[in-house]
Amino acid sequence: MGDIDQRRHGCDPRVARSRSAVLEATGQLLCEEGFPGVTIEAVAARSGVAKTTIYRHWPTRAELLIAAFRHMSCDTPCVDTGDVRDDLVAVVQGLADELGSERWATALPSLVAEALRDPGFAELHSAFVAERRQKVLEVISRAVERGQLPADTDAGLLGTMLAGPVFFRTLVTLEPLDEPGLAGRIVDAALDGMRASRVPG
Amino acid sequence: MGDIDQRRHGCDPRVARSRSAVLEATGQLLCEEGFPGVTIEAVAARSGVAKTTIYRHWPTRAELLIAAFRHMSCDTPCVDTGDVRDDLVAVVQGLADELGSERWATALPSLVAEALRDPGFAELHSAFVAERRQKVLEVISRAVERGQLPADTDAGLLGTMLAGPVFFRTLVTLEPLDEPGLAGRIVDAALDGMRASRVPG
DNA sequence: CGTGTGCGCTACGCTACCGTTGCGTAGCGG
DNA sequence: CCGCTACGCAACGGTAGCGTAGCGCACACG
Repeated sequence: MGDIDQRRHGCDPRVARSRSAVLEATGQLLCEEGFPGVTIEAVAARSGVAKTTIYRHWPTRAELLIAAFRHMSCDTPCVDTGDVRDDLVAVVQGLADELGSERWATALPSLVAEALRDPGFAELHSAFVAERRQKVLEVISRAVERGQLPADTDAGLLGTMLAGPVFFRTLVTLEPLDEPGLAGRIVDAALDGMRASRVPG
Repeated sequence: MGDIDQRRHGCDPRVARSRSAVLEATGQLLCEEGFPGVTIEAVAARSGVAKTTIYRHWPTRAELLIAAFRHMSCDTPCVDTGDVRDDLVAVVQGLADELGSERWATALPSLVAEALRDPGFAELHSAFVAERRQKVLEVISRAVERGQLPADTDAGLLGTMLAGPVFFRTLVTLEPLDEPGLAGRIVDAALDGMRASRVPG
């Protein structure tokens, strides 16, 4: 970091070109070969950017990978239709679309595995999770305020019941996520579970 | 495989000793260092077994790793209390205990990541998932037969709603799984979602 | 007690990747 | 147009791990 980025960030077109080419190549390699396939030399070969140049921008392989992950993230705005179910379906569907994309479906498992050992990746991972989790919690809290959900709704549990199945399919069963109506069924099942009256204790 | 195993499997105590020492060391390294940390040389160093001996038993790193994974699996029998909820709680709790163990919690993400690229690991992974999934499906189908669940219950979806949150916590949020009552709450939420009457279409 | 066989050890050549250096060049910005 | 800066290139020594080979030893087995 430092010198180059701070002084000329987005200024010199040569810098911009190198940066984007490298990050793009890194993302590709990450998907195709997985984490161990992302060597500096492989990135250099694919991107057409010299190895030395890569080192000038990212002193560490980890920093490069983290930058690449950030580069492939894109924010989707939060919807507010007024109806809980519609909102949740939209959020869950958005999550499914994102995780179902080849990009994340192949890269996320590597990120998870790495986050268990490297603090830098752990931070990145938790940020990734938190961003997406927050959308769900926002919708839920709105619904509680409107009285569409019980006041004592366990937002954390509901969030888990919604996001869990989506990640489950991505990371565990490796089933496709583009199945029509999937998001709706997950939301229905989770919502009914929350609404049903249960005897406490 | 082949020669040694088929002829003297479990026979010569020297073989048995080497095999178990190597598999144990491999499992340890897998947890501590992750996938890339499992090099033949590292396994040799930790196990005290010579590198050449390791190659004699497992010609490939992949074969060694697969054997190590199989070695750390242990079957838990399926319960049948007569009550859906109790059965499901037991199964979910068992899953949570297993995945929450340091062993699997640290090794599973690596397995998932590897399964995306290597057919051998993909097979191992799907076998792992299928074994655990089958227990859930078994309980569900029993409950349907008894009329404790609707006949048109979507067993696959219910299974996903049950297992999803557990894996979600292990692989994504990295929250602890030993929270008391967690399994019960997940089962309740999922079951109520299945029992609630919904307007189809 | 012998024989066979599994094991340990040392050493080997080989490959891939690391991270750095020096230098010449090209292109951006003033 | 000129100076600065980012880039490309080639080469470097160093490291880690690979997979193999040969040999002597010790232990299991009959």
